[in-house]
Amino acid sequence: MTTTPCPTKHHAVLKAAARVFLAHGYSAATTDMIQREAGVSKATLYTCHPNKEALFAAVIEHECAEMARSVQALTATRGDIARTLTELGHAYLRIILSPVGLALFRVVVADAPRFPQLARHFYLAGPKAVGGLVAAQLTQAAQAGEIDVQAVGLDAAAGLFLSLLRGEGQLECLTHPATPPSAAQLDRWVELAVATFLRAFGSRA
Amino acid sequence: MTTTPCPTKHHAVLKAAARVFLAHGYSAATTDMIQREAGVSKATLYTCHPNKEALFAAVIEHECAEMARSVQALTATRGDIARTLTELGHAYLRIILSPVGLALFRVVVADAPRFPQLARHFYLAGPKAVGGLVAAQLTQAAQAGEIDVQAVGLDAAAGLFLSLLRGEGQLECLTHPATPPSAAQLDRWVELAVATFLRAFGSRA
DNA sequence: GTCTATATGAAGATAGAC
DNA sequence: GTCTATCTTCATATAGAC
Repeated sequence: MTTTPCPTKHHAVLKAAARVFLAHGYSAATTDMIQREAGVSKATLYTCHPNKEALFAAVIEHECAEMARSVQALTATRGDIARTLTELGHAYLRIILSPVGLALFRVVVADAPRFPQLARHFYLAGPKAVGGLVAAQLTQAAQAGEIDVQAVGLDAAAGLFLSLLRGEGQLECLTHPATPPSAAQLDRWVELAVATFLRAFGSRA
Repeated sequence: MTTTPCPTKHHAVLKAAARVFLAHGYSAATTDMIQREAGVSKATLYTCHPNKEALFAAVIEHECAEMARSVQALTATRGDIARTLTELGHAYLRIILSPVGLALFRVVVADAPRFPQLARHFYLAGPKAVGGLVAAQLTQAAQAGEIDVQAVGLDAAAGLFLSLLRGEGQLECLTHPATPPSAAQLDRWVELAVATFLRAFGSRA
């Protein structure tokens, strides 16, 4: 080896690139912005990443990994299914309606035609992974007799719950930037989703 | 007046601009592409629209108006609520999961931070308008005793139905471009949404 | 109003010194 | 490995002839 790269600058580049790409998307973001925001020169930027596309891919992969970490950390306290879904729902909504969560969705979806593999990665790291967690919880609840999802199946039921959860909130946040939802609004969305899901699939008492 | 603009070229510009902007988004689209695709010169393009931003706004407004027209045309045959929701759902999914519907969503959401008023316009012309239609149908169904949505209210119930309807399908289509859903898949999404909604809010028989 | 030709600036990427 | 300076390409927008 000749000389070793500077880890602190390398890190600064990725952090700056994340901010710029998430804020502006792939095309509107410029390497100049990233370079300036990272406090490094253009040459340094191109030392670690061959070009703008590769840097973008690195950023999105990293953000997806972060999201996957957050999702894996979603730990549901054992209790009745209503409480479990409420906790899971609240935590998941906090993730996807956060500034970073919304920006990531925006950018991934916007550039999906150009970077389809990144979009699929996002899908797997986020929605799909959460679906698995929810399905696992529903399995236990079904065994405990709390719910009955035989009519649609476990995976479909998990997907329906997540659709109820995301639905309004994500759409409104995406189309009304600069108007973050209140905590009360968040609570209401979760409550509506849980209540509706249990009305549909909860066992009659 | 001096000379009148050529309506056919003006129209060609808007059509070309729509194709280019919907395919690439605001930033990645170039006026060169639009000019070439419309078969006119740059000067002609700038005669009708002061700049790229204005042209983009005109395109999105027009597409929103088109979508609003499609939505207003959604006419539900009178029948039981299950059939009504199925028809409405199928028609609405066909709109938002069509190539143009998906592209419009992509672009509007992607550029919402830069064009917030266009995003709000989209929200009103699409999801909000459909919500109104659904709420109207639910009102009649509630009066007929077919459903009971007192627990959440009419508007919330309409929103929940649309969330169930969009949920999986829109997310999958957005993150898996070039993989359009089959007709069977579409039917299944509608069926799942209607069945789940009625399990939650249908009157017990 | 429409075209060809062009001004002007900025973007992505590299050369060469240290 | 990092920086400054620069090359090349291409984008938005306009000038001037018809």
